[in-house]
Amino acid sequence: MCVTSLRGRIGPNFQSSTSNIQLIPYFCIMANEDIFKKIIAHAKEYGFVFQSSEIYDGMAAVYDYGQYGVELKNNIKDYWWKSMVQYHENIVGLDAAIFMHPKVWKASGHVDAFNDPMIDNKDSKKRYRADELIEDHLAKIQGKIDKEVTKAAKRFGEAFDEKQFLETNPRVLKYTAQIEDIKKRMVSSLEKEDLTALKDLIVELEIFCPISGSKNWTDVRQFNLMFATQMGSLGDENSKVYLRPETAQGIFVNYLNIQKTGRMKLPFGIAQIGKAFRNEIVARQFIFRMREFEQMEMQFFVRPGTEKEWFEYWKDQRMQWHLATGIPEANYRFHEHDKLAHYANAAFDIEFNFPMGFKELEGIHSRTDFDLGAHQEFTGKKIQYFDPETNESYVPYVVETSIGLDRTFLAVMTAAYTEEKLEGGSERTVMKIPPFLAPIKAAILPLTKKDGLPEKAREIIDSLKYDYMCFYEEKDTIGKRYRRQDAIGTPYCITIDHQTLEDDTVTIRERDSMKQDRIPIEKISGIIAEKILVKR
RNA sequence: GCGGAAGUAGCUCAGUCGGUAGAGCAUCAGCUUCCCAAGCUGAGGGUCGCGGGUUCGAAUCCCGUUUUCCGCUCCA
Repeated sequence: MCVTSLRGRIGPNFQSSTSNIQLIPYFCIMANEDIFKKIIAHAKEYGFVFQSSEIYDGMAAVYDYGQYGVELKNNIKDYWWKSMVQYHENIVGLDAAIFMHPKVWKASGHVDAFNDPMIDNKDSKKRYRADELIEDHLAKIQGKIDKEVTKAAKRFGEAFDEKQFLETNPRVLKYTAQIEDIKKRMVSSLEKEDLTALKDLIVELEIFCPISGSKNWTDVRQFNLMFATQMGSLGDENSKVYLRPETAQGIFVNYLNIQKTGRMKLPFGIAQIGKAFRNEIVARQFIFRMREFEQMEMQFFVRPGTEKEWFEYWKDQRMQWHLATGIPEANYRFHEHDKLAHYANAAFDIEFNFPMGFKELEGIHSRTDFDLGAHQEFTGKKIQYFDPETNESYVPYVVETSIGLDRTFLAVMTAAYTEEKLEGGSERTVMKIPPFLAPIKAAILPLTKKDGLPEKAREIIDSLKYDYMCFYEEKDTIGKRYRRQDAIGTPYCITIDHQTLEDDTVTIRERDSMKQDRIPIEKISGIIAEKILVKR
């Protein structure tokens, strides 16, 4: 029946009512770019994500989570933590500090791998990437070749043979040789990380700053993508510490502590949720790439030779974790790395279909013994496991699962965002967030703010709030309040009306179907509990 | 990082030739209605992103800067 006929149906035998409002999703006609903009606007408007320090013009690529954002984020963390730590007796947690000994980053390879060669012009104070300056110079020489071609083409008219011209014209040949030579020298300098040679090349080519026009250059230096700060008050080079660019190293340096104090036997895992920091040159696309972000990582230590099996196991497990949210499978896919990082012997990403296309959400990497081996080497301490089954000592191999919390948040928001046209021409925006992740589980709404309904509603919320995040509101019409709850993804709205005072029943409205049922107050808690169960 | 575009109320936007800042929605208070956003009355809210310059006078013109968006580039 229609909701408008409800009033006439109030009575002792009233069981349930079904809204026959039709839901017609029409977001399919929107361009992806528009959807992304709408999600960002929605996230701000409804208190999920704000730009950092917005009243001071904001900080690029830094974001704050608002009142509903923090709830959703905490729920995602909780889901991950339970799946990894609570449900696995051979996985334990860790919360390592963000500051770590500087040598950690030498051992991990980050000090080297995270660097770009930079050079400053002393007059314009402008900083450039050394290799890009050289590339620009190459483009200029190429421009000269193009000019010669255009000139010759004009001169010879239809008889002009470009290929032959390029191969025979002495001036062009000279330029081509120059390009080849510069390229070769640049690539070899970059490979050897010979910064002096790069500088020499820039000086020799008489490259000038496009802004000041001068050739007054500093030496080429490595510009680190790790954030650095000082520990202690002296501030000299020795007191420099980095904000961790990944959480994994906190696990590796604690491997021995946990293995010994927890009396852990291989295979076992250490899980951690925490912030990491990267000074990205370009950080854009909302919370997809931020300078300060949160990772959920689990390093699984295994006997060498078994890592491929475990790699496959975790690949499968992690995909199951994503699918258990109820987000459709079509949104996910595996992507195999064709170019492996310095530490890995196998690497897959789980990609999600974000508004800007399929992008990395989680990485599953077989890191071999690279990290533990490196720390063993740099510290001179033995990081080995005595395997009672084989009577051997060895450095364990590592299979890593590393997921971006903020990206998961964005994935959930993306999958949830829905615009619907309702019967009668009105529209609603509803966040179909998986109920167990929803910021608010139930909104408690007295139909009017008089006649003792608010008092009754308070009684109900008091009986629920210790178990579920609830929301109370008595302002505005009931329809308006339903829409506001839709917009933040609340799975249930509990409405208290005059009949409630008589027989202790309420209407419970479900978010996605908009269907309403009349139920006794004591059943509310059970219904919510059932709804937010994760079915794995 | 480079190039382009934009920034006016919480949101979407108007603002003419340089002459004291506007609308709709939202918010708040009161009334009314009471199960799917739309009633009435009233109120609050803006250093026009920020800084400088030109001008008697700048939201408007110029320069710088910052943020966002688009493209390129980068992404262990």
